Amino acid sequence: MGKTEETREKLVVAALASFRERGYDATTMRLIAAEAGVSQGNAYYYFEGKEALVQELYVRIQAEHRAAVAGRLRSGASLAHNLATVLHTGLDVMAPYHSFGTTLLQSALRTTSPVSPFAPDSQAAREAAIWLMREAVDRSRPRIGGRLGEQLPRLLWLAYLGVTLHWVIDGSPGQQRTRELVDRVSPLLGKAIRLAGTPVAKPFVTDLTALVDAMTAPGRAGTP
Amino acid sequence: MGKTEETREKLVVAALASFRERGYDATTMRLIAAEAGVSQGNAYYYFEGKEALVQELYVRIQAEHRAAVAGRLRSGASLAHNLATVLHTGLDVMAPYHSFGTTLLQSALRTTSPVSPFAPDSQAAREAAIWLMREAVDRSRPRIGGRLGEQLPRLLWLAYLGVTLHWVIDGSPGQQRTRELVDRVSPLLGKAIRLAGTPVAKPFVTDLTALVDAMTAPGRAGTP
DNA sequence: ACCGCTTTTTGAACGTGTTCAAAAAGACGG
DNA sequence: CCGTCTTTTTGAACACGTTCAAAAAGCGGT
Repeated sequence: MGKTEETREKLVVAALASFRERGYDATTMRLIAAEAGVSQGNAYYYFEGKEALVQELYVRIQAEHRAAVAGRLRSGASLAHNLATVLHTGLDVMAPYHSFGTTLLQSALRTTSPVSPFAPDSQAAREAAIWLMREAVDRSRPRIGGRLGEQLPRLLWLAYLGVTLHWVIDGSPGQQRTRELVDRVSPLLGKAIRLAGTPVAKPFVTDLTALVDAMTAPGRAGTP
Repeated sequence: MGKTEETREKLVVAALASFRERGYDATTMRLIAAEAGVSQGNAYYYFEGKEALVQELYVRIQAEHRAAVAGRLRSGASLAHNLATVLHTGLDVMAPYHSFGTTLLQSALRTTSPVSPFAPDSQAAREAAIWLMREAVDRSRPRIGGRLGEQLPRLLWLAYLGVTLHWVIDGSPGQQRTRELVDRVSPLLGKAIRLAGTPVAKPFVTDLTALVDAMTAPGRAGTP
């Protein structure tokens, strides 16, 4: 790692610290550069703009989420339990940045960004998020077979999206309402999966999987 | 309506036209003011900032949606049909602003805004959106009774949210993929409602309604 | 040590959204 | 018509994100 990487890292550290302490708006590019010991213009040599630094924060949070989940997931638990683990872990990782949540989400919505989970071209960021749910599904018992089992991670990713949205707009202390939501939604989804196995639900499940199939065909926008 | 209202309206018209033609970033406050025939500073006497003009666009789109739905909804149709009508009408109304979608959504996410459907204090904007779904439910046959019938509009509003999100990130020509999604999701939700009436689904439905009850208690964030 | 070339760094400049003190216009009673 | 108070309008100013030409630093070959 040369001098170049050092400057880049200094900028990231300064930016992320200021984001956490001061929020997005109060963190000026001049301040970031000053705290990293470089000129304001130099920051633009390493990052395309202020938003690129937000994206850096986004990928680091996501990586931290994956690492934390790997340490907490236990094989053989119920799907409801594993799902709750993944969701709660995500909330733990994001917690220090709650005041920053809106900006983070806005950045993710910008589909031109390479780290946006919705960007049509960059499958990587999206799959990384879905991978977490696949872990939760694969390591839970009883196993879920058939087409539903294949597509379940994608569907649970949508649930994750919903929880994240709720977290962003959750003004309760410590975002406890979102915690509550996770604790209630996880068993509910577990029940739904069991219900999906009954004969009476068969035609519905068939249509649902067909829908997911159709909407995830190549060239699709991100949401399945 | 005095001179004051005229200037305000001129600003709105100029802003909305420029938003449609040039997009958000290329529409500068100086340009809006010039096109309305006032000074740049004067615009801030009528609107708190650029975002307030976006919110104005938002409420007008929502009002147009309500008006258009009232003309298109037919009583006695299936829930799937009425649901598709509401969703397609929404897409029709928003169509001219698709390039603007991201900005619109970002504005809605800012929970401090009085028109945000997620703002904890302003129930009006949220209820207005849910009202549409209540219309679709109430005017469809067969009727849906019980607690599920009461809370269904709120749940369908979540589906509406998802469709809107898909629309924003949908890059297909004319957003035809989102149209397809609506055509597929509406009958699927219809099936789900019928499934919810069967005895085997009873415990799941009970838990679901209890969850919606709990999450919509007073003081809640917007998402049920 | 010098040259030529690339990579990195700088600081001034531009256009933007927004603020604000002051000017202008209006409203109203005497 | 004047004086006073409020409402409206102005244009200069500010801080911000971003751009860019030019300077500085690094680097390999001779």
